[in-house]
Amino acid sequence: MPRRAPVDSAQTLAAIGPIARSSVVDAVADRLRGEILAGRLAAGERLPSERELSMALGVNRLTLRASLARLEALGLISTRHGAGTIVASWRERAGLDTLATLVGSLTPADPTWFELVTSTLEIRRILASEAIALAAARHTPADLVGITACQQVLKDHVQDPIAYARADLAFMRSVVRAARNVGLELLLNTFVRFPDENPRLIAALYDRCEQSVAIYDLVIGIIAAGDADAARLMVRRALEEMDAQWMLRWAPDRSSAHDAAPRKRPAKKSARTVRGIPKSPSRQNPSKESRR
Amino acid sequence: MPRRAPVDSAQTLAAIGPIARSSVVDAVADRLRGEILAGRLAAGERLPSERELSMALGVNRLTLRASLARLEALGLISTRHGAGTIVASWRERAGLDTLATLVGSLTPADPTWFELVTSTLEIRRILASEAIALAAARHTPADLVGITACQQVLKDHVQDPIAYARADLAFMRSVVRAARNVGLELLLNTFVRFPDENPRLIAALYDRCEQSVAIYDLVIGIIAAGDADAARLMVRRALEEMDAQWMLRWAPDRSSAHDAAPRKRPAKKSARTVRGIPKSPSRQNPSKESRR
DNA sequence: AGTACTAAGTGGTTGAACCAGTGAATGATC
DNA sequence: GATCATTCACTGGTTCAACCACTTAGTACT
Repeated sequence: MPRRAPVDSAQTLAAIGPIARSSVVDAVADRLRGEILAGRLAAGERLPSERELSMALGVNRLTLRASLARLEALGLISTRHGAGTIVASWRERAGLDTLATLVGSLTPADPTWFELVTSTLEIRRILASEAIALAAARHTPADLVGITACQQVLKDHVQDPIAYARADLAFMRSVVRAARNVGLELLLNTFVRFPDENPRLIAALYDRCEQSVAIYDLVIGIIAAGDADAARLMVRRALEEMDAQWMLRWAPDRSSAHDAAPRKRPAKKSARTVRGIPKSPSRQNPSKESRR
Repeated sequence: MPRRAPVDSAQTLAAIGPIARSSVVDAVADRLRGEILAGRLAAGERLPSERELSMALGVNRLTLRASLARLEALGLISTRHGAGTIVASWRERAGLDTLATLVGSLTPADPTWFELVTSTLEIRRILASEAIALAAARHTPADLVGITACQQVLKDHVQDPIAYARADLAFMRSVVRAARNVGLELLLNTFVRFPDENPRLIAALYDRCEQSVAIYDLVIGIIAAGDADAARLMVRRALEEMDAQWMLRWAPDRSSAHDAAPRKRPAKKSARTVRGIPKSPSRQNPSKESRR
């Protein structure tokens, strides 16, 4: 039974424009997620009823429900049968994946963007140095072979930041596998989503990747050496140096555009320059806009 | 079509037993999640179509879809319009939250239980030591006040492991807040779910909590001192010692029950005893049971 | 004042139907 | 025989209207 009228040529051109529509439930979920993460829907606040909300958004109630199911799985809302749906405090409920979403929902121009990226880099430093240290302690010869193979792939992608990031993450995956800790593997998965969900950030982070190719030889050497404590320390220092350079280039220009040379500033100090995340996001709009 | 006859007094007593029925979508999601995490639904395998599966499970297709939406949000499956739904490799897709689910789906008798708990403890050590180190570097006087307050609460709950665990997590929350890193806050949220989802494990982990009360004074002192590197090292050592003792008591008895005294075994070594998680779990049941 | 009940509103579940992609079998074409 | 476009029986995605089940607040009763 033919279900769709055969494409009759007249409509084709007219339909070229708005390809961007993925699934409705995605769109609705993204929209609500954005409202929550931006603080326009404050924690504790009660959402309109599903019937109202679905009508306001112009989608079916069941579609809305599918979106809400996702948000609940992410820890952004919580629903109670008979009562209602309330916005959860994502700072106290959501998982690390939300960090990626948060960063992705902002632009470098946003004042909190730099703070979020700094936090993300800090987490990466912690996990990477720890994974390498554990890999040093627990790796087998087979692990070293796998890690070295990943390094080769990596060198082929110094041109494209996104491809390079993917290769970097594949490298880290092989390292984490050698670290013999499922939790670290799962944590890595959060970062693996970055190139897909957040290509702009990745492009900004890896724009000087050709400079860091050398570090992988160092890492492999450290792992092969087998001294966990030394590995942890060295990797930490190296990454702090790397991230500090990045931060110098991307920090919001407080003092116009000067400092281009100072590259040796101690990493610990530069980490301190970014702190103080606003306790409660803006929250001025009462979130009453009924868009249709 | 009414699905259950209105409660007409005769049935009431008979229906007293199975109160435990929460929502259907929860039950279905838990069921499928269990099948996936246990490996009975292997990664890459294709699920039956929604129509078949919903019929087999005895639920409406939309209900099934709600469950599938959750699993997709967790990274356990991936669906493609027109193609089908395939089981994702949770090791390469799921987030840290899955670790809690994994641990909770096993019993201490299971051979991999101890490995998973060891991994979890290792992650906790990493994050805790790092959070305390950053808190030492970045805390304000107000932070110290909050942290100390949490410590007071903690001392009141040495009786009940679950309550103690909650207080411990509240303490860590105040520390993480002082660390000024959103990512660490979000990571902590994963651990906050443990007491609710996994009371048995918590009971096993905190069964000697009264011995560790003293450590909090130490932590506060370290943070107040403000030396990040020293803090990181001290906390790491202290936690390794603590966890090592726990592991000695709960390790699967390879060599019967002897070694009760050896308490100084370097943590690195004892951590090495758990490694090598089976690549591909059993996979015997075709998961065809049609429950109703 | 306190209790029990009622009713309105909420999320949860269902059935049937239809929309919209996918991919392999089909068949014409070269 | 190989290649290509078409077809069509699948898959998941969305909608509709209705009902179930729970919560809450208000009301009437004691």
